[in-house]
Amino acid sequence: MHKAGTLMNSYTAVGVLQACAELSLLKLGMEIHASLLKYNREFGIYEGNALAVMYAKCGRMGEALRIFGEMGEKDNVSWNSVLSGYVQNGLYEEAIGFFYEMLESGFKPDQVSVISIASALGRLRNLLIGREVHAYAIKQGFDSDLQVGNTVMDMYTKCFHVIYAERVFHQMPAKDYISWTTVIACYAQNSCHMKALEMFREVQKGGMEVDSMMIGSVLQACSGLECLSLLKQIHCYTIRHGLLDLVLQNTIIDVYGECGKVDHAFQVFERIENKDVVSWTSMITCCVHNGLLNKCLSLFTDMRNDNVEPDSVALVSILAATAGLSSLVKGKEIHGHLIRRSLITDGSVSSSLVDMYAQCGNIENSFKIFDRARCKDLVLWTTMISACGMHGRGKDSIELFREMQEMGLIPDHITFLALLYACSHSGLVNEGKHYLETMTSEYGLEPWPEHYACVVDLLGRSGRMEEAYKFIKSMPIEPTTAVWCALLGACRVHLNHKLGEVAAEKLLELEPENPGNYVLVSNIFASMGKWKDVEMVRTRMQERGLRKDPACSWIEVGNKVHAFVARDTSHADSVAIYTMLDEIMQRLEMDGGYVEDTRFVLHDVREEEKKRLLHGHSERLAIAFGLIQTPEGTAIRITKNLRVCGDCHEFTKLVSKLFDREIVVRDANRFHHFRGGSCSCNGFW
DNA sequence: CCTCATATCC
Repeated sequence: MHKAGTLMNSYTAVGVLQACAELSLLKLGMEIHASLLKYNREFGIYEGNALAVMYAKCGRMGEALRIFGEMGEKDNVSWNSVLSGYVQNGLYEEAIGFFYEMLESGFKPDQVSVISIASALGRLRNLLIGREVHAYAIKQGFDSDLQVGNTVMDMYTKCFHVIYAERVFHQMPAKDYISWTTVIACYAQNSCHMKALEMFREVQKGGMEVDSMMIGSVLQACSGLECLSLLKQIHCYTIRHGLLDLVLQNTIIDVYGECGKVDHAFQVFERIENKDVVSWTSMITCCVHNGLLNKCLSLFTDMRNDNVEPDSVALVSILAATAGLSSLVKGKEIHGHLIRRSLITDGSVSSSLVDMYAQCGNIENSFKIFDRARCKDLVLWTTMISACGMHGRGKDSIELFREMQEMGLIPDHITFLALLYACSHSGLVNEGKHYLETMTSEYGLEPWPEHYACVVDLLGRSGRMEEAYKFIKSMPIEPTTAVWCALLGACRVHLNHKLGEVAAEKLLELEPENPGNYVLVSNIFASMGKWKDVEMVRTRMQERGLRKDPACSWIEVGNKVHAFVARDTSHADSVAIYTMLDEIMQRLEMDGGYVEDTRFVLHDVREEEKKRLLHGHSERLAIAFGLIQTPEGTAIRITKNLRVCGDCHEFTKLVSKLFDREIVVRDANRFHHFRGGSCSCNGFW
């Protein structure tokens, strides 16, 4: 129409711009912009607002700001358009800055402004400013507004503050189905599952409107209660009442995933005809949580073949999978995607990149991403602290924690977990004890069982076995399996038989269905030479029909992952690998620095046979393969599913010196950087 | 112009 030269009236232009905003039609929107400039030269407040909204919704915040800046006259809609634009584009910090700008410029934020900023604060989990905004809303009398109430309640929910959210709910003069949905979600997401179900019963009793999102929250509560039958019941209820729309199907995939029912999730997923990004993301996340990491990568390929563009949430899920697989090649590929689509704007993407690089053994890149991140939120700091911990850089973790405090961020439980973990893996005993104390005294955080397990690990790893045992006895909670595992692991390293037996007994008593426990216990008896006890544990395990995961190591060369089990001969280059291993052994013997430590052999066999078994450990095969296949001087990165054995640890040190190679090994617990004959773990492995 | 679903640190 405008191409034909017809003069567009402003009413039409605004209407078309609104449609462009809704449908993300940037090109058409820009044409309208151009023709407005051409025919109207000066446009009024309505056109300006519509243009700003169009640009914001098409992801062009810079352009939206320019329009806003050039507008002579501004009303509340103009300010709010920019504010909500920031929020929709995930630029939450900028939204906060803009909100303060509104206040300073003398413009009084209205209900809509409060709604936008509260939603940003919820996503940032910023309780501090959140309360400030809430107080402002009350002062202005906005708190009686239904939508303000709903949004503020949601903000408190996302900040994990049930009590405030609850209070807002009860004080609201009127409630709609979104209020009820939000309060149910609040209970479901903050471990008050029974309360969530009670609220839903009230909704049903009152004959109120039920939509698919409310059911979604109810389902989350069921999954929190691990009540599969109730979950299935509600699943059927939604089908009967015709509530099963795409959003709910996506939620159901998610909930089944949380309950470990991957098959159920797949059934729902496959029945969806028009799968959207969320469907694919939910299915990928389900696989990540249930350890089906390779399946994640194939789903990602299928998704792209299905012409669904992955958004940042989908890519973050995939990054978690590549991190778990230690696949630096795949991880970098996803990083490339994010760069090309300029999606590295929010903190969560940076966090998962930092985590991915750390878990793939490349902590230097983690630091690069971290340093470049514009706004660093708590999760990003925590991720970096944890990354340093994994790589035995405890001092760096502590330094980061200090910087984070200086920035005014409030650490949460997970931050302290990362910090304690870092201390334990670097032998920083006093520091670790100090932080356990601090988390309660300064931050009022009640330690979780995981924190206590970390401290037991900290004391045990440093050889303070009696102190560790005393600590367990003095804990205000019943020791969990993680606590006994930590003690048992330390007993194995420091060869403490007495406590080892205590821990072993407790462990099998508390969790008789976990095969990993039997392996741990059997290993400790083996290291003591108590072969009868080893036999007894194996029998008990077999009686329960449990099987252990075989030890396995893998290395990524080019675009392929090469996996090895102990004494593996299935690899195509097997002959070359064993020739390489023989050569290494000969050279080590000539040096005279290596003596096999057969205490790490877990079978009752002759001494010579023990040595033979050590030589066939899976990580040695992977290292030999790495030496053959990768260019001289480059780092070799190995991943293995179990903890690295003491003898292989020595062996790898010597190989790193002999071949002048950096060898990075990720075991079940942490990273080891071998260089020039020593390891970054300094013996705290 | 605005609120309720999917993801990141255990």
